[in-house]
Amino acid sequence: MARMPRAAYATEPTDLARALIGQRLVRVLDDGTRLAGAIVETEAYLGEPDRAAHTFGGRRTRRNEAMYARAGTAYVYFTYGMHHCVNIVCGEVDEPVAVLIRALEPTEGLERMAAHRARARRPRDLCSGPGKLCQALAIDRGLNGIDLTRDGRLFVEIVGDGPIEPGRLVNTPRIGVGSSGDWAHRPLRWALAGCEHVSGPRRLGRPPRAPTNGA
DNA sequence: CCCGTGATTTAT
DNA sequence: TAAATCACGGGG
Repeated sequence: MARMPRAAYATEPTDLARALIGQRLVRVLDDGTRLAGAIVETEAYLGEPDRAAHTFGGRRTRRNEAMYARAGTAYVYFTYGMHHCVNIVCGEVDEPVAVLIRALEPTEGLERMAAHRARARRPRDLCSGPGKLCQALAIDRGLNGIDLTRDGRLFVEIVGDGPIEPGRLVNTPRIGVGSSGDWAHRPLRWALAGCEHVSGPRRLGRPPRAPTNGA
């Protein structure tokens, strides 16, 4: 199974955010257990000019240092005293841009994921949010700064041959960035239309239209 | 709707 | 040093 190469990450965050939808995020645990899911929701963070980004204004701190590394680096941070979120760094070296992975449709190792997430009652509760998917896949700061093109513990596998059709995506403002002025409204989130594994209260877009009889 | 939870950032 | 913030999730 082909792993996503460096060149695929070395692009603009808006392009990577779309290109990642439908690809497979894979986590291999220390005991060899393989956990995986299809990426169904992403957000682009545009770096220095982006008020909602951790690197807004060129801020460079111990926490966000990985965002300044080369494309294909993982940026994992801890927030709200209990949650982790995982991003994939893209763009050029020293251009602190990244894509946040917000939701997966779990495909491998669901039983193990459920053990990591005691409160999840159904498959759609396992990975339908950035904190949930990190808990399900056991992603924490131990993976911050790793190279997703080389590391055996976390990587993206290419599914299919080409990007998903634009018509299957919905594009909305980002979640949870309310106090970022103008940047709060910019449509920098993408999700698979009608997918029940997407985060948030509402299902976005419509499922691919099922044929109904016209009467 | 509100609140836990604690690292990180920002203001004194 | 102290206060505010926080790319969230769970339970009413």
